Amino acid sequence: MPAEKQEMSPQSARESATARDVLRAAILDGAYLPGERLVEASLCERLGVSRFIVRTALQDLAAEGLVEVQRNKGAHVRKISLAEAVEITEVRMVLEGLVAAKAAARVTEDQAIELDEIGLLMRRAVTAGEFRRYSDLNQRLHALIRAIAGHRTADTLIETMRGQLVRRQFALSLLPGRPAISLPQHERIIEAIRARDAAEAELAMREHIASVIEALHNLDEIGLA
Amino acid sequence: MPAEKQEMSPQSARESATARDVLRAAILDGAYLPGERLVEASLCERLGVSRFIVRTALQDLAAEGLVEVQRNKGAHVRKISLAEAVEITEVRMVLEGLVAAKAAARVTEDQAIELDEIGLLMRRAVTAGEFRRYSDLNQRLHALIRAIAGHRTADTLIETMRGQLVRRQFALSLLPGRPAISLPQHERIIEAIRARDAAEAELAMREHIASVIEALHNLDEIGLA
DNA sequence: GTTAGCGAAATTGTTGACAATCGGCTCCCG
DNA sequence: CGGGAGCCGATTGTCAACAATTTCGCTAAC
Repeated sequence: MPAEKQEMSPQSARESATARDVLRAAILDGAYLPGERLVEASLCERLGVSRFIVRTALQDLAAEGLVEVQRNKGAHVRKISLAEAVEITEVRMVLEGLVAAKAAARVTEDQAIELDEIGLLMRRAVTAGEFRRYSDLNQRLHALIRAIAGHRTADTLIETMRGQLVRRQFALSLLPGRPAISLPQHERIIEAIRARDAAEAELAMREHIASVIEALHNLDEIGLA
Repeated sequence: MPAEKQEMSPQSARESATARDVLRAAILDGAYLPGERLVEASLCERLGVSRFIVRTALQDLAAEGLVEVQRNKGAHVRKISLAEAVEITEVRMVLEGLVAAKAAARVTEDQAIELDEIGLLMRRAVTAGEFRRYSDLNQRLHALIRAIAGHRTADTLIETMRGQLVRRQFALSLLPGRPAISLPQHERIIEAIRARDAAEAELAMREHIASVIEALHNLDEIGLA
């Protein structure tokens, strides 16, 4: 939804949007750690914009759940506990389940082919041990399913939930043995959508994300949380 | 989550919070109709606060999905189409399903009794034809289930979805024959949670809200959308 | 040595003024 | 008579200064 207006507008029109995007990217990149205070004046200097712009950016990111603002106390990067990460993923589980079911009901022949292609690339990436590539394909697959479903409300929420967990999710994809577990799950989801079996698609997606929740717990035990 | 800080603080500290609440109440009451423009200057006068306060209130309500703001074009009350209302309710369906399952897994004996009490009151309200009362109990039941589940993430989202549809939801409860349909559904949900049957609780909740979606379509055909 | 109280620095909240933008209107030209 | 260029009022976006609040170090008393 945040369209990429670049053009050559008198720059004042862009700043608030880009400041938000730059700050979001910085947080997701780990330039600001969870719990770290976000002092407005510092951000002004860092981003080269006025305090007003910084404030609106912070409010926007607060709405996305990336930062938390306390009255008269300022903003800080939201720190997400394991319990919260699990809750967020549970929500994502049922939402993506809904979306998978919708996708199965609406998928076209072209889209089915596209799904298959991603599935094939995934399998290749796993056998080749290209985990980074597999992670990208994973994201592409989920995005495609959401596009097929055409469910704006669920799509927006899923994207918000995902944003809150990108750091963790990344660590997750590096867990050894994880691709071997998730690849057949992904293939099952693709198969169900191609067969236009909504119930099976939802079930497959939910079991897939349920196993992600399991992996989250494991990640915590190892101490990489 | 929006705690009720009243105290006797020098009022400036409260205004932004209450302005938001007043404006939200006004929108939900229908004082501002869907699609109606919300001109900042007018709201300043109407609410007796500065433009800065009005702006933050508008941004907050935009995050809740009650108003929409377009750059340089101002804010207006969000107009929710039937299709969007269905999407929102579908999301609510899977989220409340999740919450019902969690509630079934965590319910205590005292809470089970409380559920039963509400169920009894509901049945009485329906037989007595007290629809307004039944509507209140309906809300109380769903709130209690969410409280039992203790799932903050889902709870917040459900509340947001509900806020976007209160107007419609109200019209829905006045549909003749609607209580007769939903009462047994509610009783089935209560029964499942009391039996600590998570799968059945989720299924019952989903079928209940699925029938709400059906009713939404009927409402549209009648023209009360 | 510890803690309560005080005060200054740091930080956020708010205001009013100014700049940029939008929407509609008129008026001119074809 | 139709259409578009340009102007004007209305409205929103932004800024820099000011007010309120919090935080933290310091002092002093116990």
